[in-house]
Parts: sequence; C-alpha cells; structure tokens
Amino acid sequence: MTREPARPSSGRPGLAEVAALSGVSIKTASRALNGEGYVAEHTRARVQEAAQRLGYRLNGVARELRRGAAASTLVGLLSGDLANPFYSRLASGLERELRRRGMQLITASTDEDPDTELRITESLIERRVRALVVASTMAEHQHLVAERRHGIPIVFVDRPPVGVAADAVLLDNVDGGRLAAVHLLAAGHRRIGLVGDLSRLSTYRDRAAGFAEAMEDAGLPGWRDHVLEDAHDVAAAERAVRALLARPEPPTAIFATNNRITTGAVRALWRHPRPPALIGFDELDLGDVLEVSVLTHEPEEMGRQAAQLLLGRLDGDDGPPRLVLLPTRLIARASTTQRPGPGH
Amino acid sequence: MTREPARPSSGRPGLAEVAALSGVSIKTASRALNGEGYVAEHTRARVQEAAQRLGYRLNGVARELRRGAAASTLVGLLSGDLANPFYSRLASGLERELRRRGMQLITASTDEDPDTELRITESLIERRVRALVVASTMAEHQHLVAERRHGIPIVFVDRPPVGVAADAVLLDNVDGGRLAAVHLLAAGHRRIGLVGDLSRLSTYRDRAAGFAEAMEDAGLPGWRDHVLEDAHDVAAAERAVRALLARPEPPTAIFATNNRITTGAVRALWRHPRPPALIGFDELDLGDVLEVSVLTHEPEEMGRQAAQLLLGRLDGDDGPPRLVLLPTRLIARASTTQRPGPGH
DNA sequence: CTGAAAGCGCTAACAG
DNA sequence: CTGTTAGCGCTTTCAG
Repeated sequence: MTREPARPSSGRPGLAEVAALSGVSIKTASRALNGEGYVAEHTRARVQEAAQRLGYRLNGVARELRRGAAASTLVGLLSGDLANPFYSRLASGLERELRRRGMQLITASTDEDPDTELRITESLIERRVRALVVASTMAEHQHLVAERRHGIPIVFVDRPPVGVAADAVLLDNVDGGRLAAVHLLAAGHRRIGLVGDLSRLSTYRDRAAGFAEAMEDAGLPGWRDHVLEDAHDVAAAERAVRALLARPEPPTAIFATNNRITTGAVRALWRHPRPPALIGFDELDLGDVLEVSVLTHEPEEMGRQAAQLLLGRLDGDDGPPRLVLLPTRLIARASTTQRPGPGH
Repeated sequence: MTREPARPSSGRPGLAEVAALSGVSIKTASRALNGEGYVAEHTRARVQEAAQRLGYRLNGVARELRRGAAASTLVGLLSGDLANPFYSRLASGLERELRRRGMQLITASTDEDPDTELRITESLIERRVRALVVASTMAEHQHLVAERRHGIPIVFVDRPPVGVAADAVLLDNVDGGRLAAVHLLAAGHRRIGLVGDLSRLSTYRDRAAGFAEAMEDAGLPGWRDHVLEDAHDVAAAERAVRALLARPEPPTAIFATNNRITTGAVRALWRHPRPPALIGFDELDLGDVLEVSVLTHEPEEMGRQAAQLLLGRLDGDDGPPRLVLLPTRLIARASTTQRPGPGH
C-alpha cells in the first residue's frame, strides 16, 4: 500500500503526517492521540512517538469547526480597562472558576468606548465564544438580542443589561450610596461633597441615588450644590476635589464614588491643613494604612458568581434571567472618625 | 433552479441560509458581506438585508481554518496572575498596541505554577495563536523549541528565556538592585534587610545580585545575614519584615524586592515607633502619599515593546533574538530621606 | 482493533 | 458581475 509522502501544507505537521510516519491511517492516529476507543498498545506507542518526533500539535481550530460551536471552551470577557484593579480582580475570579471547568477566558478592553465595545462584541461572537461576560459601557444592548436568541449565554457584570433579558451580577450600589451618606450624617456632617464618574454610568447614578435618598430623608435637599460629576480619571478627580474645597463654603466631608476618584481625593487632601472627612467606594490598596473609610466589596466574588450563572446556563438552566446583588460593606477608618466634623 | 430549503444545522444560520434567502450563490453572499470584489449594488443590499434578518454572524472558526493559521489575529499572553497590577498594566499596554494592528489578546493565568503554565501553553498553541507573549514561571523552556522552529514568534517578558532562543523584554533588575543598595548606603545604612520573592525567580535573583554587588563593593560581605526569601504574598512579606525587626540587631533599612513585598513591609512598619528606612521595587498605588521610596518603571511600556518585537517578527524580521532592557528609576521619598539612619 | 468517506462553514481558484 | 468546485485538518459514521 502506497501512501503520500507526507508534506505538511501549512508548515506544521498534521494528523496525516503523523499517520504516514507511523504507518497507520489518519483515523487511527487520531484515536491514539486522543486516548479514545481501543487502539493496540504498540500502535499507540508508535503514533505517539511519531507525533513527538514531528512536533505535532492538534489543530484546535479544525477540531472546533468539526465538533461545532457548542463544544467551544472559550468564554469572552468584555471590560472597560484591565489596568483598573476592579476589572482585573473580577477577571481573576472569573478565570479561576472557569478553569476548574476546563474553560478558558479571553479578555478584551473597550476603553469605556461604546463603539469599541460594539466592534469587540462582534468579533468575540464571530470567534464563536461559548458565552459572554460583559461589563458594558453602552447605554443599551439591543445588539445582543439576536445572540441571546441563538442561545449564547450572556452575563452582565457591574452594570445592568438594558433592552435585553440576561443574567446579571451587580453591586448593591444604591445601598452603598445610602450607607456612605448615613455614616457621614451620623458624624454630624451636613455639607457633603460628592464627586462622581461619568454621569451616564448606572453604577454612579445608583450610588448617587442612594446618597440622595439619605440626604433628603435627613432634610437636606440642598445636597446637589456640592456635586461634581464626570471625573473619570484620577487627575480629574483630584481637580474636582480641589475645586470643591476652594469654594466659599467648602464641604466638611466628601464621598468619592469609586476607586479612581478616591485615589484622586486622597492626593488632593494630602497634607491639607484641615482636610474634610473622606469616604470612598471600592477598597483601596493599603486603605488601612492610608486610613481611608470605604465601602468595600469583592470583585473576585463578582467574577465567581458570573461564572456560576454562566455554567448553570450551559448546563441547561433556561429559567428567567437571574439577578445577583452583591452587598457592600462599610469600613470606618480615621478619615471619617478622627477628622473634625462641621463644628470646627 | 431549485435550492435546498436552508436549514441551519448548528442552530445558527450560515452563508448558505443567507444565500438562499437572497437568491444568490453562496460565494456571492460571501463577497457581498466582505465587501470584496465587484458585486452589483442591489445584490449587495439584498444579501445584507437577508443577513440582518437572519441574525447572520460570520463563523470565524471556519474562516480561520480555511485561511490558514498565518492569518490568525489572536495573540496569547501567559502571565502569573492578572490581579497583580504589574501584569494587568503589562497586559493593558500590550493589548492596546496589538489592537492598533487589528490583533486580539487572549490572556491566561498560570498562578505561577509551572505545570499549569505548560498545560496552558499547549492549549494556546492548539488554538493556533499567531504569537505568544510569556511571563514564565518555569525554570526552562525546552518545550518551546519546537514551536519556535515552526515559526511562531515568542516574546518573553519580565523573565528571560532559558534553553530557547527568543526575544525578550526585561527590566534592568541588576541595576535596580544596585541602585537600591547605593541609595541606602549613601544615607549611612550598613545593616540592610532584604526581603525576597521565591528564590527560583530570576527577577528576584537579579535584584539581589545587583544589591550584593553594591554591598560587597562597600566592604559589607555580611549582608546575607539580613536576607529573608520566599515571601510570595503580602502576608508572608509582612511576617518577614516583622521577623527582621524582632532580631537582636535589626536592620536600619529594608529593601523590598517587589510590589507585594513592599505592600507587606509598609503594613509591618505602619505605626512602628522607630521604623527603619524602606525602599521598594515597583511603584505603589499612592506611593507618593505613602512616602515610600521606590525603583519605578512602566509595565505598560514593557507591553508595548513586546508588541513591537512581535509585530516586527510577523512582518518578516528574522534576525537573531533581540533583548530589550528597560531601565528602572529611583524615586527618593521620605521613607529613605527622613527616617533615622544607623546613628540613632 | 482499524480504515474510508463525508463534511463542519468558509474562501481561493477558476470558470462563465 | 456571478457561480462551481475543491479543500483547510479534524472527527463522525459506518464498514471492515
């Protein structure tokens, strides 16, 4: 029996080359390498040796095409910016959980830009990821309706789905905002500055809503006078805080609504002769040493929960969309407990 | 002419369905959707409308199989732990640069475990990534020799390749270690504690080597007495620093050889009545406010350089392996300039 | 235990 | 401008 001379067309050897070198059929080579079914012991050995010699690597692309998209092990994560510890910790928790089930995470940053998000979403779907985890920066998600219908599980994290029914894992932002206000009010503060992220982000809006609720309950409808929004990076936040402090009647306390803003605030207040009280959303690296009060939570846990939801869907759960709300916890430190209240 | 009734086999519509619905051949549908060659305007419109109606998505897996691995746009990044800001900033710089060239980054964490690294490497190669960026935790890299021969570009970052010729982007760790020692020696310190990461990591060993060199030059061969290694997380580092300080003759200064260790050290020295001087490797979040002297550098830049090397290879550069050495810069802050020297 | 043939969804090559 | 045919590298199906 004559065989073709085994010339790899793409530079890399394929099953055909391995089969030729070991003198078996292509299918037998496949079986031997996958440890599938019954293959004579010495045949298996010969095949494996040939594969070794040739530096053979399974072509996962071909396998996936043949096996069908339902067998893919790739899960896509769409997030704002991996350099933000919130997202990277989320990714870390997600990845670890997925790996336990043999799935792999592919991440892509949107730079918080809706257009980029749209393009990247399409490209992930074209790659036939098995599921999608989305920390969206878009105002709505109509473009995902078709995907959901085609059965690909989508889990929203940190920010809720709009215009599409899908699972979500979110923080209890309203409660967090309320806790911040209540804590500061209890210390006697009345003029409380609030520095916010982009006003279109629901996370920020919810935190502000909880804050507003507590302020109005306390009979302080004038809280809006001390709000500065759209501080999306550390430098902008630092400027916003300085601006608040430069006012004729500066606030006696500040609520920084996320980690970047808190960082900017800490920098603005550093070495300030009489710094206002400060409370931040998200824990800070060395927040204990910096003595900044915060509303903390666990990004890794958000990732784990998202993974669980997603794996449940892959296992056949087709119930209505689920919403997991993660709590926020207040850690009171010197920045709100040892700094002068409004009386000073 | 009769056409088949267009039933998607995988649940999702394919080109065949789009073609059937718009009454053209499959190839014409392909052309219309890819904006390739000449297609009559109204044909294109019909095809695109059909695609829209069906929720058609290109199957990138099939496309890639057909076009061949050389057309893949996926670059794999293998790193220790994305939750470490060093890696996430590296990933961020890399991704941004790759995206400008239409390539996508797929990341995977090894948890600093050699076995995991091996498995994940294989799986990325099976997925036929176009190139690999590796922050390796393995002692050697023989397993990559075959891959290099098959032409897939590999760039090592942060840690050097061993046993395989490949490009690398590294920090000048020896110089960094030397700078740290020189800085502390100039302040009059003689008993300097050094807290190190896993002793098998070349980054740590190089930093220690530079440190050693400066110490020996200063006529202080006894420096080894104040070394504690294998502090791989923040808690271990904090314990190590406390242990050093509890000695009969505690060091008057401490060199923390990476960001996690510095964090642990800051925590250990916090509120210490007479803290030793401290210098850390890697910048810290709010390092300025914490007033910790550091040897800083830019992880994003490492990512960018890696991308450049890699893209150059894809563009045909087949010269000998290149090594890019990134400098480290000393930022002197109060932790080494305002704390008591050895005389106190 | 082993093999031959078909085909996953797309695009390259070559007609019309 | 449009269509037909073949085949990427693997696995599935069905026969030996």
